Amino acid sequence: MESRFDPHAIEQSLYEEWEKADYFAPEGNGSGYCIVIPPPNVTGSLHMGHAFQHTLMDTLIRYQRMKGSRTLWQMGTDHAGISTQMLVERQLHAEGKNRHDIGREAFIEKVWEWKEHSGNIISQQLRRMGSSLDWNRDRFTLDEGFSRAVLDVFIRLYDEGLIYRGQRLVNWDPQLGTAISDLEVNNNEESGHLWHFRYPLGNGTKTRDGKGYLVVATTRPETMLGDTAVAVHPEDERYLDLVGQSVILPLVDREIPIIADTHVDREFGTGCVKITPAHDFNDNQIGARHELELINIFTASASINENAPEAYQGLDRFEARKLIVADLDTLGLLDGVEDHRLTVPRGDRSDAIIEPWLTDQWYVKIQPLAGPAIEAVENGSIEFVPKQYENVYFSWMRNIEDWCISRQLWWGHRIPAYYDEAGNIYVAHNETEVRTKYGLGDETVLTQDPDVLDTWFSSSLWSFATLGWPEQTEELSQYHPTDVLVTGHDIIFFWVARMIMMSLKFTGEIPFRQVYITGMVRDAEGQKLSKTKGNGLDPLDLVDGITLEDLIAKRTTNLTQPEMAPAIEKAIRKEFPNGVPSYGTDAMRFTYCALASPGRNLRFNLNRIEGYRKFCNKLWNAARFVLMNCQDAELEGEVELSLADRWILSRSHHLMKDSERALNTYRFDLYANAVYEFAWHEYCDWYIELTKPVLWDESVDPRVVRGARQTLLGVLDILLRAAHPVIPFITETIWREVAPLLGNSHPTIMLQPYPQADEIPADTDADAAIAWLKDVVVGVRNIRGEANINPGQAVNVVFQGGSESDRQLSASTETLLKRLAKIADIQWLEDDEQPPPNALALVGELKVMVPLGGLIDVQAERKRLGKEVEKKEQELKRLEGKLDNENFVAKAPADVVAKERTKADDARAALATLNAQLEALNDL
RNA sequence: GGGUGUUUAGCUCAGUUGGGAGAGCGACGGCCUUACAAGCCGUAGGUCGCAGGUUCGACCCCUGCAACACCCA
Repeated sequence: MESRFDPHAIEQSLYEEWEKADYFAPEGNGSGYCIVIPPPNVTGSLHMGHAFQHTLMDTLIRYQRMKGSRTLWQMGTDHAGISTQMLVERQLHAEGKNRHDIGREAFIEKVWEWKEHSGNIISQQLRRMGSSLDWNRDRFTLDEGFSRAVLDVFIRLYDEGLIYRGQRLVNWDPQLGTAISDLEVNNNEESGHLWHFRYPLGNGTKTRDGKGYLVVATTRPETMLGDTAVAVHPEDERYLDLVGQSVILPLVDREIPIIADTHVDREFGTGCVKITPAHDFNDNQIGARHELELINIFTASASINENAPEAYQGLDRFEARKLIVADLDTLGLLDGVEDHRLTVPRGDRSDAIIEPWLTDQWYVKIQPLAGPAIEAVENGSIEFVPKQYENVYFSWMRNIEDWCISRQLWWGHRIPAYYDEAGNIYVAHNETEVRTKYGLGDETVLTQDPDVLDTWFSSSLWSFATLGWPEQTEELSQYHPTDVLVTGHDIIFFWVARMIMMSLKFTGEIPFRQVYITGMVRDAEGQKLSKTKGNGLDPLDLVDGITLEDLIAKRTTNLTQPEMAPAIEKAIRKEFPNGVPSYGTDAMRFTYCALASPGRNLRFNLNRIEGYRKFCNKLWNAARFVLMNCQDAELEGEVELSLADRWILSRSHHLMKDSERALNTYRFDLYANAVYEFAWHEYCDWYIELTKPVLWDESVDPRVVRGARQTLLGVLDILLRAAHPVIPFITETIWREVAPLLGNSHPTIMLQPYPQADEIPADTDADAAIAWLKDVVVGVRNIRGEANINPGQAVNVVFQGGSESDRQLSASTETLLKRLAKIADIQWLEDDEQPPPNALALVGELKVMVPLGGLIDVQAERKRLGKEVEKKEQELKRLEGKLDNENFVAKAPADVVAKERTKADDARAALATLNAQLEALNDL
């Protein structure tokens, strides 16, 4: 083995080997355990958030596989309708074409080509991260079987009256030319203006204060072309007498009524509101109440259509806005303009401002599906971890609105609906089936709906359609409901809720028993990662490293807002002045686990991953030590376990207990910490050091030496297995060297049993003995450290006081003590003997003394002791304060009081000894 | 406006029935001790956001406030 751990030397070939050997496939007769991967967008690439979630999933999967479960991590991707289509359209655009130029069929073919090309990026990334996905069962939302499931679901819902077609206002993305759902709209507060317009009253009517007009305020002047009323509050005395009268809509010259509606906010602006039922969700409801006409003034690309005066037709909405304001100003009808903060709806893909627009769309009637889905969480069938996310789920589900599932795109599942010339709707898998189902003759001309379904509609079937539904496959019966869904809170509505609804509806089962909601990955400043901000990292850049220049190039090309480039570059130069070093996959995975505290976002900080890379190296070198000392040694024969051997076994018992508890409760952070703490601070810092005097002393009983060797190997084996779920590559590599020495010829650690705590003996005697030994060693080391005694310089130590057990422990650990604290000689004094001038450490009642002997400066020792005295005094003061409190003694549990008394007695005794020591030093 | 979460050492974060404030990184001092200088040994550093309350006792439970983040309207 090399003296440094080099992840690149092992990772890729190991993964290939695992995959070739089919270790990722479910195996054995254990109980089923299944996680479905939240399908990544097939044409995208994975970011740090994915890497985080996949690390957690893979950790669970590898853990369960080692526990003997028949484990399936279901792989798959989705087609990501809008974003994929956008991407390919952008490519076409670069060639000076658009999708209509080449036609639907050719366009879709191009998207498939792009999918083939880019799909590899994702699978490569997943492989590099060590994800033990079952690639053989890879699914895609547009593959044949899955598409069949999507159509089946659509048709069944339609036939049951749970899908309907309706004309209503939708969120229209004029840039992409499609409807999108409420969830795909981001409402941001932005600065804009509030324009005040004068609408002249009809028939010479005057307001109470004698004006011939009403003033209405709007943030979107262009919509006035579609106004069909002005509304006031029914109790607003200023306008009471005007209700029922009319105004003349300027520029359009349409007479529109003044109506009264309680929805109007009297305090806002003048209390008069223009009503545009075809272009505003609120106005639409008011319009419905008052049976107002809906006048649509926009084309699909949000320019002004033929329903508006000719002067504005063909203008883009924002050009029209300018012209309308100018024209009203010219007419003396612009009453004023003020700066205004307003909520602007933007499409989450295109970032274009969304227009409420009147179209025919398909909807899922959601109430009947939501009921059982709410109940499943209420009655605990499905559990969210952390629990508080259940409230997020409930609040959305209880106010849920019908789901708009049609998209005016080409890339996706085409809606299986056909229209005759009269516009009647027929729904079935294909035209032939339609004719049979509805008894239509050949004379009826049918055309299929050109639109496709929302990608989330297909994703909502993910838990069961990936397992073969609608076929009643064996996978379905074995793995559904799946065990846990691991995902971020941002898609609880988009996906989690919809999967629950669909799964209950179509399989009668919940899709998963638990939903583990991960935190979101942020950058070192706590900022959300986004392409626009250019602060996202490709996980592979952490694994392989990337130079500063390459990172800048990567983050500043293909920006949606190229003008951001200089700012992004500056930020990168500040955060990563030397680029990103290569850390390897294991270090990255360990970091993600260690940072995965529940309900908390994680700021990705290079310091942490740096630390865990060092951890990997530490583990690597510990293994080197073990192998160097065991490889050519005689391991067979009679064995005697030493105190240290029993102690480290006992510690491994606790390691396994802690690890299992942590993993079973999704405390990946505690799991990582348990592994780290054990490996570094127990196995390396103490146990390996404790074996050295045994291994390197030829006079030691060979049975004891064998005990040490076997324990070194055996506990390393336990540690490697314990850690394998999070750091698969390094553990596999080391294990392959270690296992043969233990007589284990299996080819992989992946399929070894996870160590069980109850199979490893806990040993309280050994725990106590080594705790004592550590106290003595640390006591001597403190003295050495404070006195700046050269580590190479051996010291003598004198023991005095203490109990019989101290004497026994000192005898049984003498060689260990001598080595670990670099002690030349240990001498015991009787209580009445006078010790030489010394530096003192206390271990309980045992005095551990290092004779000054010219090594230690009296002044320095006095200072050190002074600090010890001060600490003890503070402790004693606190304890006595407590014990002097009658209420404490009377009301606190007896065992607590007794404990505090003992502590106080100990502190008093220690203080007396320390003070006596100080005096002795003063006499020098 | 309603809701959720966060606030602990310089930084990133643990703190599991309320009973001695912890880790990693960083800082400082000393060491190339034959697994590891990507290492070893030691040291310093915190009024646990603020103000009340419950309790013998509060980082932990309750109330209010503040700041930050996110969700919904």
